Amino acid sequence: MTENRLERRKARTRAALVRAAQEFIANGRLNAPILEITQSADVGMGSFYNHFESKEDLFQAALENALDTFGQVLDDLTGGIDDPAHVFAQSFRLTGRMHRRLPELSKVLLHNGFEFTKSGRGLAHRARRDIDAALAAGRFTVADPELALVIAAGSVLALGQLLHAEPERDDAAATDQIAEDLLRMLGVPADEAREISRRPLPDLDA
Amino acid sequence: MTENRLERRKARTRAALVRAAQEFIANGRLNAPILEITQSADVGMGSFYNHFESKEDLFQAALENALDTFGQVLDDLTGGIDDPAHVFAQSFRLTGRMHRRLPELSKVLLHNGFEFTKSGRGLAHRARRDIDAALAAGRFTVADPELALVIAAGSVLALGQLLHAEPERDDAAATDQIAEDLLRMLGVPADEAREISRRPLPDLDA
DNA sequence: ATTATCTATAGATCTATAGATAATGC
DNA sequence: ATTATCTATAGATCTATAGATAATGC
Repeated sequence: MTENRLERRKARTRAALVRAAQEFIANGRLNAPILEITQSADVGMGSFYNHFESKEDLFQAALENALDTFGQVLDDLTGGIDDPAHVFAQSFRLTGRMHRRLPELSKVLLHNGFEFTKSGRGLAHRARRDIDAALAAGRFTVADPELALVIAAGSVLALGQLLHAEPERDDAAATDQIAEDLLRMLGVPADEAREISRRPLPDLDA
Repeated sequence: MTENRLERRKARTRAALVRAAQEFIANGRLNAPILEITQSADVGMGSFYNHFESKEDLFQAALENALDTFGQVLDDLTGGIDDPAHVFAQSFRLTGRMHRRLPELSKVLLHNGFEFTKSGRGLAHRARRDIDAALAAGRFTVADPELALVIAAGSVLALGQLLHAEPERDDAAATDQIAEDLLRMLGVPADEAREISRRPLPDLDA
């Protein structure tokens, strides 16, 4: 908060546009006219171009913002854990629960498919870091960490698709089952994989 | 070929539009003007509306066509195999190789994310059928076939993303490693999982 | 004679900006 | 005095169709 009031107002306008854009992305309305987006953000049409060069530019910013925000939450909620296999499992289980708890964020990710996995930031980067740590600690024995990341990232996205398509399904049970399957695949003994993926979780509302 | 020449010409025009649309989807150009698509298909603007109500209608048809075509290829190339674990692995390995061999088809799938997994047709439906058969035969022991499908479908899509992002990477090696990991996860013993995922494959060019 | 296609374009829609207004800094 | 925002709109772009042309059926 070192900025002055003018810059804070500017930041608020930008944030309103980003938040509105995330809603449009979540609803798959990627072709919505800029005017509609600015109206939804309660911002004048002309202000749009003070902040973004084009609609694509805005959507890009909206996606990166969503990724950074959720990644930060995950780091906060796994900060005190020593066992890297536990960190990985807990991050996966929290991300699985995110699909229903934060449906807009979830749909932003799903609608952007895998674009985001290659960006150095965000969830993929964090998951890779956790997998590497677990390999170094001898907790995982999988052959190639990058391919392990591919399977984990693909699974968490496809799981989101399933949870939105079948609202009746128990999201925690499905998520934890997949976490257990992945841990086994990564080299954790079956009984331990089951135990780790059933541990109590911190609250996502933090 | 029971149709007359008029209907065959009509079908050709429609097919040209579908093929052009698949190229546009593959290149992420979902907002391209209809005129550009018809020009790329070498078809008059007005003919578009003889076949499709809107651009979305065309893109939907293009996606379903791509899925049906490749699914048919997979069925043909796994037709003679008795062991359902082998069928599953071979389908996965062929699909992984499809990303580089048929990059446009691959990108059509990636750009549409997971929309297609819920449609009853196409790849997801076939994979589910194979998993169920392997469970019934006692070859797989995974807890929930639907969640196994989630992991397999997510993995094959994320793998495609990786193979396009890293053109240097050996696609066959990456695909087969993931196939092996998935087989283990599904309950196949480690040594057998490795052997099944290294067997010779039929040629995708058929 | 019938059907599909093509060319040309009216009207609808959207983008990007000019110029006016409002808020803040100093 | 400066900066951000707002309203209003010119001009660009796109969609959907009308009417003309070409291909096929009978």
